Parts: sequence; structure tokens; C-alpha cells
Amino acid sequence: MNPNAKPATIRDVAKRAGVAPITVSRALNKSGYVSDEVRIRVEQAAAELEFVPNMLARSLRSHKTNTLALIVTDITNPFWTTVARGVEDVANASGYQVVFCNTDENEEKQAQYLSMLLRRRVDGILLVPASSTGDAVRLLLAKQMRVVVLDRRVRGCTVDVVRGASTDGARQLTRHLLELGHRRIAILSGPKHVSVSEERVMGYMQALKQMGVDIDTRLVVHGQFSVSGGYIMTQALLTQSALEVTAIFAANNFIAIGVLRALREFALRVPEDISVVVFDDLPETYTWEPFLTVAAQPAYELGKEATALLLQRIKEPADYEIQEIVLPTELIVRNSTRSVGQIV
Amino acid sequence: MNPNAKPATIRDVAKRAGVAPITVSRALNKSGYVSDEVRIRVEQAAAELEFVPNMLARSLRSHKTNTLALIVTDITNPFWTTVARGVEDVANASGYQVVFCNTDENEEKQAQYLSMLLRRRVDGILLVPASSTGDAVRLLLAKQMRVVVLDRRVRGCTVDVVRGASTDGARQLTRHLLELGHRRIAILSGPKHVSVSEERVMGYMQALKQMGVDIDTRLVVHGQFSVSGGYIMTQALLTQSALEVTAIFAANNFIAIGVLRALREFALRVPEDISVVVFDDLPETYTWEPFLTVAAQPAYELGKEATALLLQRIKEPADYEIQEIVLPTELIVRNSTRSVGQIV
DNA sequence: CTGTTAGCGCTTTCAA
DNA sequence: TTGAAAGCGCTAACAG
Repeated sequence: MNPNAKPATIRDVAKRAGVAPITVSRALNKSGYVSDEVRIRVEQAAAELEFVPNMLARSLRSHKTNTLALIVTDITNPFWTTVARGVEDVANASGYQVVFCNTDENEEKQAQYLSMLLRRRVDGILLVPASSTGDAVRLLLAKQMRVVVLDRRVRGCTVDVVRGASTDGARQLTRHLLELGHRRIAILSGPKHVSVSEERVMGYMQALKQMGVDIDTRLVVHGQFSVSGGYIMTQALLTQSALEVTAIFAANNFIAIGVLRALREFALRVPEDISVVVFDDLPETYTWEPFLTVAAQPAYELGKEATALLLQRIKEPADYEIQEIVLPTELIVRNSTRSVGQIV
Repeated sequence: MNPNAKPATIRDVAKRAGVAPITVSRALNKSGYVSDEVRIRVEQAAAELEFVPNMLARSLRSHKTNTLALIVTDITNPFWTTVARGVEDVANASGYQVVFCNTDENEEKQAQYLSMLLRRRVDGILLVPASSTGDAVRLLLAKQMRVVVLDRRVRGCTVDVVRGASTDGARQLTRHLLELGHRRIAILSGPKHVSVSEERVMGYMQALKQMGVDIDTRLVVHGQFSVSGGYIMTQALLTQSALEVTAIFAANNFIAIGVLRALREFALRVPEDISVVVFDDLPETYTWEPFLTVAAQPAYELGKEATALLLQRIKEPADYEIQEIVLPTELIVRNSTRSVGQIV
């Protein structure tokens, strides 16, 4: 092999195999009819020349990149890496590659990624929107881009959505606490403008109402979906001793870690002194042992379902009927909750 | 805007601005001379048509994709996500996009990614090789692909490498334990064929030799760089009570988590009953509080340096001189180590 | 089953 | 400072 040689093109292969370029294309891509004899000759020629097909040319001509993009808000959160696995598995099985993008809940970063993905002509985008205003989604839709929104809703947009049952799960978690006798339950949620933050608060409120418990708005706190967010909210909560909180509902897993850290600093034991429930499970890597009572979302399935839907949309003409797929959560009762007033 | 219209091309913009396509190209890319007057006209036309440049065509013609790939072994490990941040920041600052790939230390998966990246004509690859045989790297080099190897060495390959000082860091950690009086120190390392596993064992042995401590090969254990790997190795170690281990050296952060979990099950307290040191720090998300004594690698800088080098290689002609950049580790003594025999 | 022609959308090269 | 022509490498469309 001459290392200075330019990479072989489909024409070089064609010449060597004594056929036309299009025949090489058909043979290598297994598209269209090619006799076995010719295919073998082509494959051999391609191997001898170490032919590496140029996807750029292929995509330019065929208007298909075989690429999907997954845009999430925090790649360090295991919930999203699990979703990503589901996406990758389904995509790869259908011959698609996945480009991962991370917005850190930052709309500007999201806008930059979207612009880049449009220029690269990806075939479809799985988007966890940084904000619930549908501007970004509408932009993509106007450009004919196939989009499936993941995890969150967006306002005033007709777009496919695959998400977990936030309201339901929140209701279950809250009811669990109520059944244990808790009445002073605080919920520490994410940013106000994010649909899942709102829905988890809504589920919490619904459960309280159903049990005839008054809602104390001081117990409803909004912050960041992060460890420091959970930490800060818990501190703010505990310094108001008048609130007499007996249980905390963390609206996601990272908030829960912050909650636990703050509680420790206040020398409050879980569940002896205070009960904790969490939306989203944490993998064992993050915890000493399965300990937290959680509403677990099927993260992997979320990624799979969303990708399957997106791939379907890519195949279909554009006038499909919008779908909203809501996957149920599972209440897993472990050791971070106990009856209020139970003797230690 | 007609939503059914095909996306505008550079020719449409040219027509609307009353210039030639190449002038549009020059104006929008700020390459070559364009009068201010013309540039403004072009920009306006582009905006009116909502022109989205087609990167595929651009790349096909210019032989540049402005894309780098980062191939790591475990995207769930915060060490690698931190490296990734460094890579992304430097790449974006130079107008490059980064494609993230995850091999799970699996050579087959790695091979598939590499093949795909070649077909996509990325401009360069940052590779954490799944194995230390340089086959993968040699393949890339033969194809003229610019490669910088990250974190690990590969055998018999002249290729740029950016890595942490594994041997050094391991020596420091071991010496720290020796100075605390420990003599029965076990090291739980990664797979044997991975250079960093070997180097961390080597540093450990060097420190022991320098202090005239005999090496007990039963205390040198190889396994996976994962939580379960650390857990399994610790179990195996502790069930041989004859070994009388007083300290454990975990060769990476995830192994350490597994170690701690196993120790807890054996009801061994850290550091009262046994000391633990770790190669690679863990972010606060994973720990209750900064607790572990570690040799911290500058993960973010590793990513930055490697990317800067790769970008330089992309600009240069191919006959550059190979470089090996070794970044020092920092010994951070915290609360997981104490003097052997110290009264509790 | 195989080939010819044309062209995807852009930029290189050369010319003015 | 601008433009015309050519072509990157591949496949759609049509023909045989």
C-alpha cells in the first residue's frame, strides 16, 4: 500500500472490478440487483483498495445522513445516560448513528446545537427542550426537521412527545407519604418554566387535596435540577423551623443527593428524623445501597420508544398524526421513608 | 414563507443578491475579499431566504468536516465527562464540533466507531484505546487520519499521546500509605493489557521497593475499571484473611466505590479498620463529602491539551514530530487514610 | 441484471 | 474585488 495514495473512490473500485460505479454502489450497499459473481469481484476490489466509502458524498446525493441527534440537558445525570443507551441501541439497530449534545439547560447552547444540526442535515432530532416555550421546536418543524420531544412538554406546538408520567408518579410518592401519616411535606422541584417541574408539583398538590390536607405554599420550592440546587433549597427550608417539615419530596435524583447532604449537615437522620422520596431512581454507582424510596421512570424504554417513533417519522411523509406517549413510573418503597412519629 | 419550499441553496441566495454563488460563499464564510456593500446585500438575502448552508456539500468540496471525535471507554465515569468538557471547549472555540463515542472497553465497538468515523471523514480523532495493541491506531494512521491517544499508551506505535502521570501518582499514593506505617497494602487495578493498569501497579511496586518492603503478589489484583470490578476484587481479597491487609489502593474512582461498598458489607470501617487511597478524584455528586485520599488527574486539562495538540496536527503537514505530553497528578490527603495501629 | 447521464450544493482554481 | 467553470464522490432516474 502506498501511503501517499489518495483514498480510493468508487470509480477506482469500479475500474478494478471492471464494472460501472453504480454497480459498485449497488453491490456494496446491497441495494438493487447484482449477480453474485459481480458482487464478489466488487467486494474483492474494494478490499484490495481498502475502499472507505465517503459518507459526505453519499449523503449529499441521497439526502440522507443516517444520523440522529440526542439533545439532553445534563449528560452527567445517569437518567440521561440511560436514556442515551436506549436511543443508541435502537438507532444502531437500524443503521443510524447518534450525535450527543448537552445543553446544561442553557437555551443559547441549545440554539447553537440546533443550528449546527440543521446545517449537518441530520435526519432527525430527539430533543429535551431547555425551555417549555416551543420556539426551538417550531423552528425545527418549519425547516421540515423530524423532531420528537423527550421527557418534557412544550407549549403550543403540535409535536410528538415521549415522556414519563410525572403527575402520576408525584401523586403516588405524595400519597405514600400521606399514608405514613406525614402532613408537613415539602416538595423541592426544578425550574418553574420546565413542564416536569410543574407537573410534579401538580401531582403533589392533587394528592394532598384528595386527602383533604391544606397546601402550604411555603413548602413548594423551585430551584435547579442539580445537587447544589437540592442542597440550597433544603437549607432554605430547614432554616425556617416554623415549617415543621416531616418529609421531603425531591423532584429529581440530583436534587435528592443535595437534600441528603444538607440533612446530614443539619444532623437529621433519614428516615428517623425526616422521610425522603425521590422522582427518578439512582444507579448503584451513586449510592451505598438501594436506600431511597423513589418513583422510577423507565429511562431506557423512554429512549427506545422515542427513537422508534422518530425513525418511523423519518420514513413517513410529513402529514402524520401527532402522538404523545406517556410511560408509567414505578413506585419503589425502600428505606428512606417511615411512619411519622414511629418510635425509633 | 412557504413551508413546502425546498431549502434555499447558495444559488438562490446569489440570485436574490444579484451576485455569483462564489461571492455568497465568500461573504458568508468571511473568506476572500468582498466589498461591504455586497456583503450586506448577501447577508440580507440569506436571512430573507432563511438560508441554511449545507455542510455536507461544503465538506465534500473542501475536504474538511470541522468535526473531531472523542472515543472514551466509559461515558458514565465523571473522569471522562470532565475530559469531554475540556475537549468540547477547545474544539468549539476553534469552530469544531465533537462527536462523542463510547466503547465500554470493547474492541469490537471501538472498531465499528472507527470505521464509521473514517467514512464520515472527521478531521481528527481523540482515542482512549480499548486495548494497548496499537492495531487500531495503526489503521487510522495508515488512512492519514490525525490521531491523538488519550490517557493510555499503545505499543509499537509512533503516535501523539496525552496522559496523566500514572506511575508517579501511584508511587505517591503508595508512599503516603507507607509513611503512615502500612506494610500490607493491596492494589486493585484494571485490566492487565491496559497501560494505565500496568503503570499504576508499577508505581506501587517502585514505592514498596524504595522502602524495602517485600512485594506479595497476592496483593496485586487485576479486574475491571468499574464498581462491580472493585467490589468483586475486594471480596476476593477479604475472604483470604491470611493476607492481613491494612490498606487498599484502588486504581480508579469506580473501583474505589466498589471497594467501599464491599468493605461496608464486611463491617470494616474506613479509615479506622482499613485505609483506602484512590487514583482519580470523584466529584461531590458521588460522595457524601470530600473523604477519599486521592491522586487527582487534571481531567479537564487533559482534554484541553489533547485537543489543542490534535488541532495543531490537523493544520500541520503530516511529517510532524511525535509528542508525548504527561500531566502531573496531585496527591490530595483527606480522611480515608490513617496511621496503621493508631488508637481509635 | 448492468450501465449512462446528470446533478446533489458547495468551493477550488483560474481568470478577469 | 468578483465571476465562470469544473468537480468533490456518490446515487437517483432512466434506459437497456
